[in-house]
Amino acid sequence: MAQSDTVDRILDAAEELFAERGFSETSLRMITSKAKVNLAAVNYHFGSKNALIHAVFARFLTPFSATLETAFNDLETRCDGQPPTLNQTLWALTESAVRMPQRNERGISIFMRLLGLAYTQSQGHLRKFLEQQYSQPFSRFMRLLKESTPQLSAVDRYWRIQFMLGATAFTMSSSDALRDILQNKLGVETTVQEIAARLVPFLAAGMQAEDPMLMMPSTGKTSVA
Amino acid sequence: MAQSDTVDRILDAAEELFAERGFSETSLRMITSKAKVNLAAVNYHFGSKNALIHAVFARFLTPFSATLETAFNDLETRCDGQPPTLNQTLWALTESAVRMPQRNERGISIFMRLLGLAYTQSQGHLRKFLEQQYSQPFSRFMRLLKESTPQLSAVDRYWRIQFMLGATAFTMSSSDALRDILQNKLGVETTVQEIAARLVPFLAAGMQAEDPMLMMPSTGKTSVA
DNA sequence: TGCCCGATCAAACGTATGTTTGAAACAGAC
DNA sequence: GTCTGTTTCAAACATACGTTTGATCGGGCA
Repeated sequence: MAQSDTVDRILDAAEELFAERGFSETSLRMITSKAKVNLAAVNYHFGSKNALIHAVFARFLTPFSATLETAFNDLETRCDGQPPTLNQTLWALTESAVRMPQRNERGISIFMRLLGLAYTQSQGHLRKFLEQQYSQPFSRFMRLLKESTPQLSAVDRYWRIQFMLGATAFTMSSSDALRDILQNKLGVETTVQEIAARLVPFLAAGMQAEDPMLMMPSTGKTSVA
Repeated sequence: MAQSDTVDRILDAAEELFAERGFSETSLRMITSKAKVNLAAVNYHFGSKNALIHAVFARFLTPFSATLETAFNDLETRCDGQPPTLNQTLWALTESAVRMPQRNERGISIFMRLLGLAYTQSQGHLRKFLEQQYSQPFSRFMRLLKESTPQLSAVDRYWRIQFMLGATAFTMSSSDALRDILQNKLGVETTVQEIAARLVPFLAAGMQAEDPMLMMPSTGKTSVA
């Protein structure tokens, strides 16, 4: 039994449990018993629980950021100097995520949820790790977003990006549950691709909404154009 | 020293710490030492840590759902049988939250973050508590949303509501951190009201976006039914 | 075969958690 | 002042956690 077997089984179990229950709420004993390995294996192979969390993220993020880079390269050569449209930028990201090799449908939604948790749960070490490890593709995406929305002020763009992140992470993270509800209530099947196909236009429309300050409540409410 | 003093001091400290660090990451010892009360006081007055969490939510949610009900009543009488516009529905919710009495700016953002955490952290008992305690105002809001977007199919509306929920919960759950970042990077102060004023138009525009299926990526593949 | 070294294992370690206990302090009524 | 019921307190409880230890296993190589 090669090391890789144990290591991968731990990573698989950890990934799933972290996504289901969060980091603090998942104990090493849950992970090792789900992975059917000895408790000490985590500390032996990874060093600590925090390092395991980092490894779970690295296993997905490292190939993903490579995929993302080529997608961005393609986009920029296609645009040939022109700034890309917002739809193009969002689709470059979306398709890179959906088409990740070695990741099935379920694996993608698991990882979306993990990304959301990384933002939400106050795990200082994780945020630090992600920032210093994957800042480059992140800031490249931000730059593309900026070029795609030249009409927005920096502050408006900042907040709307947060809104996009939230809608994406939240939806993708619970998409399994949501999909079940949808199927029971309306009898409709839905794939991650289809959710993305609904999400991207929603995000694009939100990003390109009219100036927020014109739409305050009862005072001078100008209903949406 | 009346009981209410201890109880309120515990609630105040718990609310703040939960919002900062999450539920599992906040111990009773942190809470009681911040509140300057004895450790046993929590179990004496509330019974358990979970019951304390419920009490923190109930202290805000009970008056809030009352405020919300009158806001919805007002909205429906103003509309006089007509379905309200989407902006009206969203603003009724937002203004009710922002204008909560007994809550300063800081208190509101704290509670927004708690609501986000309630959705995000997998605290089964909390979700159950909130569902069976506050399901009525929630479904009323859903009904108004449905009337506000008659042009959407049930499936489209379902997903877009999830997107809205995600953007809101996510943003609110990390709004303190986000505001700090914003202030450091751009030197801008931001209030909860201003965030809401930016969020609502974003959501409204997303909800009213064009038919999603018309906007697939460049390939033009319309694989969705 | 005999050795070796990485991988596994059961067991224990120290610490932190939520909760309980029983005594002390306190306030109000008589 | 004394009694009564409630609130506070220091201390202990049992449990769960992340981590460490030292023995044992098992395949590759001389």
